[in-house]
Amino acid sequence: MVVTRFAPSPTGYLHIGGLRTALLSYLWARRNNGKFLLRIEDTDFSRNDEAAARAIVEAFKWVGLEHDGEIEYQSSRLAIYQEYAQKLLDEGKAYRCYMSKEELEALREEQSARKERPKYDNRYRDFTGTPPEGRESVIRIKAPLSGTLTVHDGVKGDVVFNVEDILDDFIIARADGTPTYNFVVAVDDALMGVTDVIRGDDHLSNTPKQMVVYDALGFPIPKFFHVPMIHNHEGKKLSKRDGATDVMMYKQLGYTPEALLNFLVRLGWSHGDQEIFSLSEMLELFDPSDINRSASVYNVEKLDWLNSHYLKNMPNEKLCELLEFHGVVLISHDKREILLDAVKERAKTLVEMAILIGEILVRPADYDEAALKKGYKEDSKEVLEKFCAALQSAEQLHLPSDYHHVMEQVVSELGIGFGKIGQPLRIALMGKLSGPGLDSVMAIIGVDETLARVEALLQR
RNA sequence: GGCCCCAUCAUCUAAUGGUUAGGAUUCCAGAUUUUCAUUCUGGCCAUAGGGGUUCGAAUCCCCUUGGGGUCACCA
Repeated sequence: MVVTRFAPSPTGYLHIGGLRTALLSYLWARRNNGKFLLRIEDTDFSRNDEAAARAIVEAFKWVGLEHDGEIEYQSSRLAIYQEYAQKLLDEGKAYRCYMSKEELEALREEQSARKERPKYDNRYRDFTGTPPEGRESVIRIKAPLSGTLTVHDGVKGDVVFNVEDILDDFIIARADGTPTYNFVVAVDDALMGVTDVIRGDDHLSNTPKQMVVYDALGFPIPKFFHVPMIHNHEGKKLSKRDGATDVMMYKQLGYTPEALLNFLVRLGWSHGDQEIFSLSEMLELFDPSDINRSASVYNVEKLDWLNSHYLKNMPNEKLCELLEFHGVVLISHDKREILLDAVKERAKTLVEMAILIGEILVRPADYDEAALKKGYKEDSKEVLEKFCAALQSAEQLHLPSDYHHVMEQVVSELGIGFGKIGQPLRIALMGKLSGPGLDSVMAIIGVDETLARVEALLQR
């Protein structure tokens, strides 16, 4: 069985890059009828992990990802880590080191001065004497001293590290007894039965250390897939400074989960020329071995395009539901089908759509000067009056086509082009020269409101 | 700086060692539209550089250059 996991450290919200690795892990687990687990890496107690977990679950819920089982908190697994650290101690695979922080610091400075790699000098590796009086100790693991270590990565291929270049007897438990990251990750992944680790490639250089832990504890090493980072426009790792990195911000901004996931899955992965992927298509097609090796740049234009695509193809009922979050309540509006059909192809986000709807439903408070200049001419008054008269004598005005018919009538009676009536009417109804088809707008607001708006412009 | 990773249009990407290097987004132009948007059609734009290997290289190898990541009693 394939077991994957998402293991964020609690930063307070779910990062967009985090969502991507979570998505990929999720897809791979689901595709194999496996399990997708969630673990909060909160061994540093100074942070508020409760809130972080809630934020992550909320974001997962919004995009529709579901994790299996209970959320694991590392902060509540301390006894387990201690047990395994003790086991290594007992087996002589780890040892206590009584070196003080100051001594360590001094050693590193010396080494740097000699242009050597800062590295623990193993002074307590085989220490058997009596421990120095009143000294705190950390636990270090015995790492291999020479040779090479190969990470078999499903994305990068075999990555060979020279042990002397990268390893030393690293600390697995601090002086206060709390375990360190590389130790707990390995222990937890092993204990939770994780078979496929899919994570950012910033963790690639941690992997040898974790492999040392796996080996010492006799755990089987999982498959690794180190997926390339998402970069910003400067080509650097995406960070908070780059605008929206909080997943829930995308909800705020009016993006749909479908668009966001579609966007993220296409970063570093593709399937021929296909651009649009439903979740079920992703599930059917995604394989982490197909992930690209190079980093990709995050660009909003494509997200916008995807979002408008999903908006255009969304049933009105669903749109209606989503718009409520943006303050637009249409549930009891009798012309909501016409309204949504009129706006759904014109908005890139739900926020834009909400604005558009407001512009239709609310009588314009003022008129755009430039529009008046361009579209409201000498003869406009007369045309509008004629149009009002025609509207008043017309019967059964319901559909956009009904209104269109009246417009046609007036145009042909006066022997003028559509623009002659369209522009002034548009100003009357919308206050500006852009917007949805006028026939739709009139059908939505109705005859009375149409007449009132035209009247308002004429009385101005 | 050591170690590791990466390199096709501006961006996301495709291309059994043999293609006029394809698609998508952006941008530009035209068509459609009473307007704007949508939609449709078309256009601009790429194999980082240099060496090899090969009949033939975007693709394999080496070097250079450029970019990124990582080097804690953080995660």
